[in-house]
Amino acid sequence: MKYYLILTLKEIALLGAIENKIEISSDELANKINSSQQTASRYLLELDKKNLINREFGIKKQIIRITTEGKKILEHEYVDFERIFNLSDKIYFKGNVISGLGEGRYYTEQSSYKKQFIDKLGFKPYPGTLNVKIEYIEKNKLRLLKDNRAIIIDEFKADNRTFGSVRCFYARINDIDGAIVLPLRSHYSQILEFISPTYLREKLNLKDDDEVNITIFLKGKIED
Amino acid sequence: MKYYLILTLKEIALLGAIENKIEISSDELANKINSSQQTASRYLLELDKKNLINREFGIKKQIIRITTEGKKILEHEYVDFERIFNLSDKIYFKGNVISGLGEGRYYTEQSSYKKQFIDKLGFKPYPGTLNVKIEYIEKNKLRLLKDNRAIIIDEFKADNRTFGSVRCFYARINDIDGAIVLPLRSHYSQILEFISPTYLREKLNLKDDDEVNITIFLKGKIED
DNA sequence: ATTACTAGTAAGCGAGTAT
DNA sequence: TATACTCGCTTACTAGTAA
Repeated sequence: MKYYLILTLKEIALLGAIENKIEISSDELANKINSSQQTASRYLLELDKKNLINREFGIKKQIIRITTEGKKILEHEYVDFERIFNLSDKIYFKGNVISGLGEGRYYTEQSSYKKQFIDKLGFKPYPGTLNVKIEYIEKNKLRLLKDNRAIIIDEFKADNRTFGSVRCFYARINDIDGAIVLPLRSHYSQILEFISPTYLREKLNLKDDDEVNITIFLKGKIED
Repeated sequence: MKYYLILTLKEIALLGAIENKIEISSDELANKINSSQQTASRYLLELDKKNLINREFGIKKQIIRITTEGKKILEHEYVDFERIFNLSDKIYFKGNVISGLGEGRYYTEQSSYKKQFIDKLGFKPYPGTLNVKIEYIEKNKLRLLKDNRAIIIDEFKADNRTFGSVRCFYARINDIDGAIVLPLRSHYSQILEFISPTYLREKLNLKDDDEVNITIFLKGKIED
């Protein structure tokens, strides 16, 4: 999607063309977007061709309305900005499923961990963790998980060893709710470990390397 | 402001660069914005030059943080989208002050109008109206004023004639609160008439042709 | 009036590469 | 590893103008 088309669509939307048809000439639009009449005309042609706007021609000017498809593009932009400014309480990651070494199962089956998961997260995790390697570039967001609103799972001793404290956040992977599990003093790797009441690989039909979207909820319960 | 710079800034912000410094290479950014490494590099240079981001160079990659100025630009975009999607209850107009023919004073001084303004709008209008000619292109928004949430001032008879019903909306001109007055069956002209408790030309230091911003509140009281 | 084509010019792009 | 320069190519611009 070309940036100048988004900009133009936005300007048209600002004039009310999502709810209503608006009457506008290419020259008027040109003023709004700081271009020539010819460029505005070309943009309108492009938007029309891409089915982002509908056009009717009166005797003068044109009657324009943004299509559902056009609205979607603007909504997508809007959501981005919401994430930037409003969402200190949600973080989005994109990543790919990878296989762990099976230790996930060993840990989640430790009865003391299990008990705490039930008490503090409110669900009994399916044995094992789903490991997701987040896109390298997204690792910048990991620092947001230093957030102190984490749910703390306390350390304990069993089997003659110590199982370390773990920090959790409610999270959603694709459509399924669960939690992210972070070892207390992991130096943030690129791997996120996800637990959930159900067997995710089956439920979400996941194979290694499949792309998944993760939403982490920094505070409180999962909402909709 | 070139729109591709805004979109690039947005991508950087999505990675958390408003609150924190983030580490990113031009190549990584290139992936995010779907361009070549060279283009991403160029964009970063431009953003830096325009003081929208700060950059530090590590041994590898660069440490980036969005400046206050950069944040402002993103906020401005965000507000635009809010207007598009959230604001069925506010409409913004830009226009220029023009002189009326003095009839505004005659009408606002009619005791029955005056009484209703006090009762229904909650203030006693300064005699006269401030007339604002809205930008031609913005006239598309006028249909939003057909909205049925208007405050209706009833018609009445006096001086051997009938004074027609009038529709009002709470509104703000620059920083001053008041209301917009619309004759019931005006075929929307490009002129908005504004009333307020104070003498606006003085308070806002307005001369003919000065540009003003008008916010019309479609429902309820003026908020902040 | 207004739209949009043509054509010449300017801006933007990315492969190659120096640093 | 990186960043960012040069340069040839492509895309996008606007003035002029036909419809």
